[in-house]
Amino acid sequence: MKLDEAKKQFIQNWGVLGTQWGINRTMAQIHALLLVSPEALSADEIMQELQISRGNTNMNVRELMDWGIVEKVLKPGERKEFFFADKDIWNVAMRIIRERKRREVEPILEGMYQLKVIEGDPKDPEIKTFLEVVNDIQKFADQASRVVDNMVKMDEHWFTGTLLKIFK
Amino acid sequence: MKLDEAKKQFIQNWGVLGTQWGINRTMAQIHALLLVSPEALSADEIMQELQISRGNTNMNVRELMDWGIVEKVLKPGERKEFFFADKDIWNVAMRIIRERKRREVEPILEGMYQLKVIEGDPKDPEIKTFLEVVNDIQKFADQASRVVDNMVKMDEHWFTGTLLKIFK
DNA sequence: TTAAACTTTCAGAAAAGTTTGAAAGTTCAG
DNA sequence: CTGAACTTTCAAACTTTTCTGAAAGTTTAA
Repeated sequence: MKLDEAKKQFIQNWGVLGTQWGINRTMAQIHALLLVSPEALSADEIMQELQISRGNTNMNVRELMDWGIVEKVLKPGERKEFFFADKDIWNVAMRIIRERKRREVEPILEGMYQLKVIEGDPKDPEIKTFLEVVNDIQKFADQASRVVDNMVKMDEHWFTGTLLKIFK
Repeated sequence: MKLDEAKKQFIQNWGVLGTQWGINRTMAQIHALLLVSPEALSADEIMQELQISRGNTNMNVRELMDWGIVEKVLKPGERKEFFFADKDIWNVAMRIIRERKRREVEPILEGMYQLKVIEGDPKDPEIKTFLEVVNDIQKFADQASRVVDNMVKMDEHWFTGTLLKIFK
């Protein structure tokens, strides 16, 4: 297979995966394109390569920078801005996990605290089931949250070495 | 807060969370409704409660059963089918993680093996970067996959006890 | 200043995803 | 069998999300 073809396929696959996990297809594709580019690319190069508009390119590159997985690079003597993706996959994964937790999971779970104060007899099966489920979700989310927070602090080596051994 | 209001809010929140993670809003809402119902509900009750059509109800209930987190219950003397959600949150989470990995992540990663055989000089920066990124993603996904597989086999207690201690 | 080179915004258009509801299919008691 | 009670299917309508491109804004070199 030729490099160009392989790149195209990689970008397509990454786009599909993104879509299925609630991430905009273009954002995932731009990320994939930058991941496999040794050099930083300009907005024009991204537009060209993915056949998308300038506006779309701009919006999604900005979002990728918000997520902290792509950065703006200025080349001396050039007016244009160039974009470069962090190539350390462990780092990228940890950032994505942390951001999604912070943006999407935490607000919902916070809202859940309000649901724990409801009127009525806690022995009523309706109320009992409700309180148990809400509590269990919170407990689970809390534990998962703590594991994520600590994983983010660790480096890939620790993950590969220690954690994989624990899980046999 | 009244139970009914709390339920409504819980169902809404769950729907939003689902949407953000690429899960159909209605599917998440039906799941939420069943989670907080002590008894199994009929299609009619679900339609009524969420104000959705029969077809929509049917499709999404079926999908929830495919995921293994809702089951069909037949009540003696009743013609209707009733639906009941597994209330064990650990169990539910593990099933969701396992299914999403199997359905969405694994096919993409399998496709990635093909991308590793590309023509050209492996010292060319273009080719070098591409191969490194594809390899790193595979390595990472492979490790994560193994951790998930083993977590699925464990019970909640192990997670709460041992893993949380490891992560201080 | 000025104007060329570039980036950003956003209203409307297009695409993607979801829902409906009527019709077809199934099951089962009588 | 029959038909009532129920479930399933799917094309078309609708909703939501994403994308475009022209216009406005910004930066910089001269």
